[in-house]
Amino acid sequence: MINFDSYLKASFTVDNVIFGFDEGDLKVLLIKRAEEPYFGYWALPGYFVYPNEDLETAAKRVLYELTGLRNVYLEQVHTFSAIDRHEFGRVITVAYFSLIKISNYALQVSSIASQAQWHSVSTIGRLGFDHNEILRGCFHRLKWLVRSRPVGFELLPPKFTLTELQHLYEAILETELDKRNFRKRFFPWDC
Amino acid sequence: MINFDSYLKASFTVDNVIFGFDEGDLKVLLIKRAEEPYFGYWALPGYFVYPNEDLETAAKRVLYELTGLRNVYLEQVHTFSAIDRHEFGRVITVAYFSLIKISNYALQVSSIASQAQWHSVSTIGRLGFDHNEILRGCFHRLKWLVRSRPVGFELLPPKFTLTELQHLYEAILETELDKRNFRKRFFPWDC
DNA sequence: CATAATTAGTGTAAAAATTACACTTTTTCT
DNA sequence: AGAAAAAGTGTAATTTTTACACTAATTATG
Repeated sequence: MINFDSYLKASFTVDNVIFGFDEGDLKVLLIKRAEEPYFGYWALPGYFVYPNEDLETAAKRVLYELTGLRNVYLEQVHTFSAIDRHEFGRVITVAYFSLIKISNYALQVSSIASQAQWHSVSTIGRLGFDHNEILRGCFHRLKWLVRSRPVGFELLPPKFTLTELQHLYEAILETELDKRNFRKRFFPWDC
Repeated sequence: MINFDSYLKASFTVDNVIFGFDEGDLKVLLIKRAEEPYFGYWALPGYFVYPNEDLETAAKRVLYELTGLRNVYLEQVHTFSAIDRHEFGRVITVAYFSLIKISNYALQVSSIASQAQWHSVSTIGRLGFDHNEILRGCFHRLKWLVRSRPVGFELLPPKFTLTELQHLYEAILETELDKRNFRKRFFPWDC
């Protein structure tokens, strides 16, 4: 029988890349770290996984504690495992990304973060850990996702205009879109 | 400072879904388990990650020990973390998938497996652990991959005919393709 | 409530990409 | 030499994509 102790036992965490949309800008929710390492840096909200949780449960828990939201869109993206990515020990992290409506809730005071803020993805500075890389990966996934299925309902309020939806798509794809062709794509039946 | 011991420390494994193509059939390389759990079952080749490795290094090591091949296409697909997926303890596994040329080498006698065999993906039975689910996920990824970029050079011998390539694509996509249109897709310039 | 700002609504032509479809020649293998 | 496998070749119909500009209606604001 295998002796598990002779192999790597690592701590593992989940990190959430939470996208929102507001003021015509695609945003991501960051927390300000209040402890070492990377004290004072902005970073992705994440936490250790508990023994009785699977990864998705942990990612949902982090999201809930930070935003009070449940039942939101959540998707595993990639697992990051560089040996030195956490200076206090071997920590492997699984990145999830999530899409939520900014206007829908107020950020919670939580154990995860004393300070949480929305940042435009276009103006993000140096984040803690390897979180810039994780964010890049998730942004890339979002770009791909938006091409393969509609993504408006997750990021916009219950009622939104077509123009808002177009602005969202333009923010995600970092490009300009033609209004009439955009309509055609969403309502191909009456064109 | 965080006390890591109060959180879950899990063992990590990688599992490789290694696709090959032979006799007009898409195949996957399986090993026969020689120990508990799932003694005697076919399963994906995988192993524990060592403390000085990141995940990709571990996946490459497993692939090398089993096949003797290096520098092959390898891609992380998904991380599986169900609490009870390994009955001897908490083990999280990261699935990688890989594409190799079957004809190119002989399977190695290795520490990983006493018995390794190619199986047609269309006739796979019950595998050990949650490996059927992992295989499904990787097959799905392969289908997507083949639509977004050419995949022939990884799976076919150095020289291959267009017809062979078409048969490969038909096996992956589980559909029939038109020969002339298939040519057009690969050589759009001289049509 | 008057005005301004935002959003809805509408058509077409050109270009590009996709699909369906069958037979002959050349090469390779035995 | 013969058989089997692969290469090679064209076109018409359909569908999809793209580029492009103005008016009417609604909503928000002072």
